[in-house]
Amino acid sequence: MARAKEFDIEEVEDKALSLFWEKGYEACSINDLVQKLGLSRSSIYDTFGDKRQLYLRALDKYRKSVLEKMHDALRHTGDIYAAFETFLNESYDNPGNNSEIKGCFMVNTATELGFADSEFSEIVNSNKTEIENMFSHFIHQAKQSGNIRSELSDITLARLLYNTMTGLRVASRSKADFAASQDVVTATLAILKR
Amino acid sequence: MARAKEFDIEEVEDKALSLFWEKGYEACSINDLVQKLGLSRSSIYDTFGDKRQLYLRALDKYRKSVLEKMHDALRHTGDIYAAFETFLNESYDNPGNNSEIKGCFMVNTATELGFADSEFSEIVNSNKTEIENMFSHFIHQAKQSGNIRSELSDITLARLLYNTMTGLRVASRSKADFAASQDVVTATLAILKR
DNA sequence: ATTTTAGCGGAATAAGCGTTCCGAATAAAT
DNA sequence: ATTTATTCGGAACGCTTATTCCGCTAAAAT
Repeated sequence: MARAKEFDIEEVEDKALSLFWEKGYEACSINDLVQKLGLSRSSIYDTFGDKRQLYLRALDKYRKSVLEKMHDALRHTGDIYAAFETFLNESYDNPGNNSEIKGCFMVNTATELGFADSEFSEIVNSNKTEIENMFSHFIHQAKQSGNIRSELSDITLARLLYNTMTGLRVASRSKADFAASQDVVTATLAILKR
Repeated sequence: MARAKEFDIEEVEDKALSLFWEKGYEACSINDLVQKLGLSRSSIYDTFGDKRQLYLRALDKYRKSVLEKMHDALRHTGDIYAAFETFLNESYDNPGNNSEIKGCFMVNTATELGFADSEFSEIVNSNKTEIENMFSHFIHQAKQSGNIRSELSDITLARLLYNTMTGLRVASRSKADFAASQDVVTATLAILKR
């Protein structure tokens, strides 16, 4: 029988995600990946097919990880308002969180690849809808418990939150002054309270 | 004396802007530019230096054009609320406007180049601040005339608007369903009214 | 009409790109 | 110990990249 893989595929995917996230698709060369992943060219191609497929895998990992993290946070907290506060604050780089300053991989994908490549735009859009629906679901609950008391509909609030987060993530990608983002978060949270 | 330029530099810059906007920086090759601009390689390099400088020129044209357009709209209308409504509706692709579906060149630049190249992040950020301040100025006026009556401060509202527009532009870049964007716009405008 | 200057197009360059291929190494199963 | 299957690293491939160079052309000024 053949030998087993010498590397942990999950680990390698995480490294690829990190590099694609940092550099973007076009600006990230296979050489960059060889260095970062610690794998040879041939191993990368044997394992993942090609650059595009590796990127798609990384994107899928990111998507699942963010979705799961948000879902868990919303499910396990009694204070959904506080959960949204956390999401918003994690959408930009303030001195409080463990700043990554890399923006959002999904947003970066949307703007770099979403226009020319419909496979990517579909992923981005279905992710958007899924998160908005998830938000809407928990907002519905929160309204009944009085934790959120906006006049706006559940789905509208959800879309407003998602869109606000997207804006903040663009700002963080270009290292915008965090005070302005802070301000946006505070104002957005106020909207949830009435 | 030497002959005069055979092409209109402004026109060529507009074409470069259009192509960079569509494809992004990395994915747009000099060959693409040669075809689109109708100039030879050497003429491009003689006139603009290199790809990066041409991109910077295009970005500057875009920046000035958007800024001026917004400033004019805000200055010449009696109904500033309506002007913001127009800005928001132009930030995404709905059946109403003359859909470009290319997103926003400044947002695309922010996410593709803003992280790795500080010259670009500085341009993006100063543009952001300039527009926010401009918004804030006209919001101040509109509050006195009663056209806008939010409890939020001028600059906070300005930042909120800018951030919302950014989010919508990302959505439009990846061809998101326009109904969700419509919803976000309606809700955002409602916030301006109270 | 001649000179001067610079635009122009196309060929040339060198480096980098994504991808493929191949022989050596390796480890599990027989 | 031998077989088998697959990883691995590095060389090689063909193509594209950004950029430069050069001879030809064209137009303004003398």
